[in-house]
Amino acid sequence: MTTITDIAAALGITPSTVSRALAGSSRVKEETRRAVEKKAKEMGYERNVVASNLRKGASSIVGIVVPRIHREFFSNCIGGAESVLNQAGYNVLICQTIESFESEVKALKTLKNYRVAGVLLSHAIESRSGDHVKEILGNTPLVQFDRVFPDLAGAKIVGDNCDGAFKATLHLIQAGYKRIGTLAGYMSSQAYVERLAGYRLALERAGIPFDPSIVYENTIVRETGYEAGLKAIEAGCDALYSSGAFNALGAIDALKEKGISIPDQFGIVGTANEGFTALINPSLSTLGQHPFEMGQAAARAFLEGSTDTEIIPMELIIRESSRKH
Amino acid sequence: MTTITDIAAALGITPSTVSRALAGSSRVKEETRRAVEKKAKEMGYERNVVASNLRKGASSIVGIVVPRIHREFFSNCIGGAESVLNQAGYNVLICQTIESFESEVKALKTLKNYRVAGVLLSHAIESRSGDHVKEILGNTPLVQFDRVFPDLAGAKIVGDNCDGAFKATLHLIQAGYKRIGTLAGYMSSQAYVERLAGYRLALERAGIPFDPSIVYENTIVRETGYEAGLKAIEAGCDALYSSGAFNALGAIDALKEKGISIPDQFGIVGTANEGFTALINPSLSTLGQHPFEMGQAAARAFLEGSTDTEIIPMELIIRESSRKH
DNA sequence: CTGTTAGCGCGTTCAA
DNA sequence: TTGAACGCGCTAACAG
Repeated sequence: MTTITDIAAALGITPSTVSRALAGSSRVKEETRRAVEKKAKEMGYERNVVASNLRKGASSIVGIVVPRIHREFFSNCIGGAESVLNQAGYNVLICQTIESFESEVKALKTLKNYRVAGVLLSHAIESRSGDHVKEILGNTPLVQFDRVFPDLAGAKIVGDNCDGAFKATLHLIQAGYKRIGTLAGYMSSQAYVERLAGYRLALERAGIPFDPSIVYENTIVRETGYEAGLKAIEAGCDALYSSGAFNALGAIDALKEKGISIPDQFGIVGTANEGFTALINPSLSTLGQHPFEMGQAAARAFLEGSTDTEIIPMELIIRESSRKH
Repeated sequence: MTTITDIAAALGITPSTVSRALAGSSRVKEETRRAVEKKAKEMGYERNVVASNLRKGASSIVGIVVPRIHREFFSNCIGGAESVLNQAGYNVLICQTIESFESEVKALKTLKNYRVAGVLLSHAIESRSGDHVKEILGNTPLVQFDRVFPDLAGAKIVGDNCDGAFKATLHLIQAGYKRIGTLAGYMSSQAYVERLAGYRLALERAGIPFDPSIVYENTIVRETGYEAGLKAIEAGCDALYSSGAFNALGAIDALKEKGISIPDQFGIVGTANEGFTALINPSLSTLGQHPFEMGQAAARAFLEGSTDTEIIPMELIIRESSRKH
């Protein structure tokens, strides 16, 4: 590996001048600059950013911490963030927590050890507060996205869960469904709490009384969605707003099993526009979360040094499962 | 940020000793070590890995270059690689090329500039050879995965495309289908060439003549799969081995449109176990590629300094679309 | 416009 | 067992 010292030696000048020339400083003769650049290319020089960063006390790396890299939602967030950060000259160091608090702590420490320029973080499900983050990261810029702790200072990028659920439920009401239940997820997670609130708000606006007996909590996966679907049928529901996609799929399983036709007899809207939702039969109406845009927004918040909370709208995508004739 | 110098000062010893103590060197008194460790914790010391790496001329970062982070296949590869590398004390710096050759060159240069410990690379579709890699990376360890150039030295992790396609086609033959076509993808990509070879081999073994007129090339996406599906029906096919998942989906569209029942009248097997394949109706038989395992294998090859080519088997997952009664 | 000097934080000589 | 000195490669302050 050639260094600026090598180039300097070859040219009979000092490393400082080479450094300045390569940095595009105006305080270097045009002729010298050209000579340096030529020599650098000739010798295959590439700047050692590790040394550069150490000297400058700065870093061109942004850390991203997510529960699971390969989850559709998060990989899209990462993709969006990377595209923005890369354009701005940053690179991304990625850590996954596999939903473990301990791993989250470890990841944050690692990133701090690299003295990263900033951290984009979506919390592990095990994390119950943001205290550890403040303690580990200190003054390293932080942007939380999707799963955020409101008490933790700094920028936050979140989906508009409440409004989304509101729109989805309203859509079901307007389509003519009468008794609308909900698959409500886990109340330990802010996002699900908000979705339930949106659902409730829509009912309220329409003058429909809220009935806790058709709120099916802790139903996230296909199996629990299926069970909740059976209960909803039993309870006389003719529609469901589901806080997820896979649980909605389970509910559809239950409806098919009972020979209930979708969307004629029963309407359903899910959340999180997973790829499969458009491909199943009937295709599932869903609230799209725009993860790529969330990642971009998080990256931009970091670049701009924002400390605001940015709310990314959710988009209601109406497909067959709620298109009542 | 506290440094080893701060700790040394607080303890009235020298940074050298602190460094040794923290590194677990045997050449330091047990008592001193404990004092250092206590003080370090007390002062919230975290090693500056940038400085450490610079000094050691080594790096604890492994670069990963993929076409698109958020593509299901690649995000799984990354997830697998990260889990293995993280366990071994490495972190991953991720770059996406968006299939552009220019971006691939830029990504490799960036990683070289970070003096990463190694690079795991899956080529952009635009790349036509591995010459640029050798030139940029020099002696930095390289592991290619999925999309590889055979002429490029170093470890390679690839799916067993030929064997997979062979198994898929054989399965269709054994299920009793008589005229089996194929959606063959792009012949500029090694993976598709191998899949076609496997398809052909299975026919050969069964004594079925290879018929180029029912090989539908350049059909990757749903739309082209649909068109090819129509042609296959026209050509009297009663089965298709498809080199992808989305093109198979398109073919199913065509079959449904024509009222041809799957799997009774027509069988189909796809490739790449995308999430949706299990969820559509009929569920799609498919060749699973194990991307998570490929990522793990790539990481392990790097850790072990292997230069072998490792072939990851593909798994035939039989679902409704080829389960002839 | 260029050279000199110094040091980012750490780890590794060598000497004591 | 510890300290002193040095340097990884780069950049920045200060001279000249």
